[in-house]
Amino acid sequence: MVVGVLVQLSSQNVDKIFDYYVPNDMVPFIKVGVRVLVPFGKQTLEGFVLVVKHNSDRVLKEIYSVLDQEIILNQELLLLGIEIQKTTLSTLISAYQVMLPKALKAKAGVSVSKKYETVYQLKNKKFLPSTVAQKRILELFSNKDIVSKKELTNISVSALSTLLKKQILLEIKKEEYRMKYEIKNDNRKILTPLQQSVVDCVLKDQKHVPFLLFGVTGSGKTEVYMQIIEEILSRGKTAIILVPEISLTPQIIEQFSNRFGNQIAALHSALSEGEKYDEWRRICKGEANIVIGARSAIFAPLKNIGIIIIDEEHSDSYKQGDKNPKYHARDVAIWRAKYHSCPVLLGSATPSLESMARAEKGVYELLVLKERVNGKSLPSVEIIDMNKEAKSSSFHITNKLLNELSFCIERGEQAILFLNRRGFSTFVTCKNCGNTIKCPNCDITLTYHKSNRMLRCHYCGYATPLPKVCPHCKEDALSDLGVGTEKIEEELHTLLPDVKVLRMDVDTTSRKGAHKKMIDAFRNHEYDILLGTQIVAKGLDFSDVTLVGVINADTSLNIPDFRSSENTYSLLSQVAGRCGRSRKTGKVFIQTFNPDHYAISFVKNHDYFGFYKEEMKIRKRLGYPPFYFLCYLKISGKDANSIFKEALKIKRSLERNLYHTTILGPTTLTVFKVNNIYRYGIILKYKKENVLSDILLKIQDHYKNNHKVKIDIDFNPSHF
DNA sequence: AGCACGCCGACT
DNA sequence: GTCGGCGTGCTC
Repeated sequence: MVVGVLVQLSSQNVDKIFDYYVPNDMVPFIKVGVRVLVPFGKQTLEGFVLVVKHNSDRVLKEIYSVLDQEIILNQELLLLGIEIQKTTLSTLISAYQVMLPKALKAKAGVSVSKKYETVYQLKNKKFLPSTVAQKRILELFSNKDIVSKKELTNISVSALSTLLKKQILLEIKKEEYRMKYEIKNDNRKILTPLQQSVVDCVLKDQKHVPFLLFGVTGSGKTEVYMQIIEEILSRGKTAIILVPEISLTPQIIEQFSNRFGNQIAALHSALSEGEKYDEWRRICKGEANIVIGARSAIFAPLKNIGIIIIDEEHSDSYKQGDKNPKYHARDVAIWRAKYHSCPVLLGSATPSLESMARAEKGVYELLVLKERVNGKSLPSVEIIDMNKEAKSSSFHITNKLLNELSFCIERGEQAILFLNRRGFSTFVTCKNCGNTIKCPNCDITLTYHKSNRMLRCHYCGYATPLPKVCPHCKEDALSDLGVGTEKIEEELHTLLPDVKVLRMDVDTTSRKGAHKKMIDAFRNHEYDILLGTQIVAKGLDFSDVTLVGVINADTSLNIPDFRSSENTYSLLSQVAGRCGRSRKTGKVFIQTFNPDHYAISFVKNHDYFGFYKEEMKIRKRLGYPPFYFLCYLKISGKDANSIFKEALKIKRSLERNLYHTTILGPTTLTVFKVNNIYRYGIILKYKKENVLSDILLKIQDHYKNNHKVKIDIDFNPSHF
């Protein structure tokens, strides 16, 4: 017997099938889709069996062993991988790897069946490291108290044991527990006639055209999803529901768990790799019928899928942009739905322009929920012009907003304050010479972490203590600028001393369970104001919140990206939707320096279609999606000069071969240098260009052995 | 990704 | 004359 194997090496040079003999004793265990261990040159590698045949025209090596008893990649996923390779121009192996829990990836697989995960806890925070090696270890604890063994890479083992001996660190063997989802009384709601008609529409689907559900905040989309899934399950089928990572909170998992119990499997970033593997196994074995998860959950190995739901479909988190394959979960959903002949439901209060344009063209079927389930109207929105207000005060919270906050709290109600930090960070500037401190490896301003007085690079992870004096002019004039939640919290304490503020951001919620505790505490009125970033914008539902304040609407507007208006409109609408969700009506105040900008003014009247029309005009004029497709080509390497020359060469070759495409660039990326790698970008705009993939493949192929020039291709990039 | 092969510069 | 730089190409 001969097998065709795809080895687990993500390199274009080896992204093809290699043949091996199967020793007779292993033949009974060979199936297409299992993993095998094979000799490969001088190395031993894991690979997937993609082909089984009976002979070969050349002399072959033998496989060493069969790694799985059951198929890891079924027929559907094998086909899907080929589709992803074709549409994203990534390697086939990367397409398969993205479908599986990391525990099954080569190398990580050694300790998969393990029962314990080793973690280290920082016991003595005051300890000063006496060696460089110790310092490097302790730096990993700079923003958390617990670090898992897996995160401790490239560190000195002896330094670690010293720290353990001195009891600076504590080693904990954490038992991995099986996820338990208990059915509880979950106050299943009776649907409004409108909600019911949406459910009926989806369940009666025959055409298998994706549905776009445009439902305003508070229109009860989650209940609609759950009742659709109930019916799908009763038909003996399974369901996938995708939620952006940021709104995949314990709350939503609890809602599903309460109703469906152990039928659900949840895949999200708070799980350890072992736990994710556990959930994945349950899905494989058919123990879970509903998968709820972030982007990659779209690859869940469910059989007999009856519905795929993507909530908050406009979210850019569904597009993988940082590594290959650069796939969009929506495209994968549509492909899988076709394979299973089942409907896709895309839901949002602010659909992406692409999706709404498709709905207008009839490519999607539009369903609308324009009323809130409580019968209340959407909250009134007032825009506060910071050009007038900011001059009269040095605080970030205007008098107007401050007064409303105190009225709200006097009435015994609660408020949410939203700080827009998209693309924004707290950095340190010298008041004397204006110098900002940048990362020595990357071209980016270091972010200041007040809690441990460290400067940290968000691109490469470089960290350094805050220097006493400015490294440039040696003056003692460094100060932190930019607004963080901590600063606003301080301000609130000054302005409203008796008010209890709950600050919620990545720093405060990173610990497991912290998020849920905070939500519960706020719900129980232990706090008056919930202050936070992105994390408070999505999905939260508090009945006593009647006021929402947006401190700075403009930061997301100032990002140099053609989607910045869309993102701002969507973000503000989502935040605004957090209030007035039960009996009481709500008020929203948006502080902005751009009160007349359409991305802000259309929020005032909750006028999605008004915004949509305006933005479509601009997209059309500038030649952006949904009128044109974009493809982003990144050329990077260590030598800025030669990279630029190669980028120019690529541009010329594109110009020679593409006749229906606008080619822009090459230009330096907004962050030109990362980890000492220089990066140039070429933007392609086109409506229809049949040869594009072929041409790009040729370029990719031309550079595949060139270690100095790296080519990166991103179709439909979510941002530049 | 490794690793070997191979063709040009500074050295016991 | 040789050791070793890293560019090129191969791995069933």
